Amino acid sequence: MKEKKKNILESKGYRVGSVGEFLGLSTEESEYIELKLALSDALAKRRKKSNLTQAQLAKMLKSSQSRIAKMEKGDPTVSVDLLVKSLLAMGANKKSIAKA
Amino acid sequence: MKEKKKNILESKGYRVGSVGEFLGLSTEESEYIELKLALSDALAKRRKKSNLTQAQLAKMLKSSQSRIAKMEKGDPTVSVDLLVKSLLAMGANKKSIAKA
DNA sequence: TGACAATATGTCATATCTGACATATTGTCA
DNA sequence: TGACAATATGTCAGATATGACATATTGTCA
Repeated sequence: MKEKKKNILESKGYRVGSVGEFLGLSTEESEYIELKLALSDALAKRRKKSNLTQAQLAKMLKSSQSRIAKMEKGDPTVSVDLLVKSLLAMGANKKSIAKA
Repeated sequence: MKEKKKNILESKGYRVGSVGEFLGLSTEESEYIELKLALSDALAKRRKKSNLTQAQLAKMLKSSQSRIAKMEKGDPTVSVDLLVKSLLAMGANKKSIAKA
């Protein structure tokens, strides 16, 4: 169960600290990742709702298709900053962001 | 009014885009900054509630006193990531973060 | 099935953030 | 007022994130 989640996260490229190695993730780590994934999902949903492709959205946000894909996948190289800025640029308000 | 706010922000080191130069900040920019300031305040309040100095908190978070000060001041070189990670490390849950 | 659009993954030079340090400013109490 | 603790500001080398590009994979429709 915990192990499974850890494997999923590691498969996504996250390095899981050795302290909580067999006890599972530390709450901070997992909460941080969950928060990012929630923002990722929000971004993907918002884009689909607008019927935009990743390439179109990339142009609007002055980013690139590959980075949009990484954002929506919760890639570890994507910052919360970028996710928040992107959501705001897509017209999200603070309330919708707070739902994460 | 708008002008005043802009000056305050610029005095804090933020570069304000030229597009909305005299119309005021774009909603994205101001919302992003407001969000950061809300997190900053939450961090400062939480630290004070715990009766910790910036130096003590820095040691706990493996950061430095100067960075804590910048976080609490909403310095533009501080990322939302760092603010969120710090809040989580201080025991904040998602709900308390969402109050921003 | 093939052909095309959309999405995902890998890599890299540049840009931005980070902790650390020095130093300045502010606060507080005698 | 002086002396000391706390906080703020400036700088920088090393760390991490970014957009861009190439390429791989997945989806979808005929």
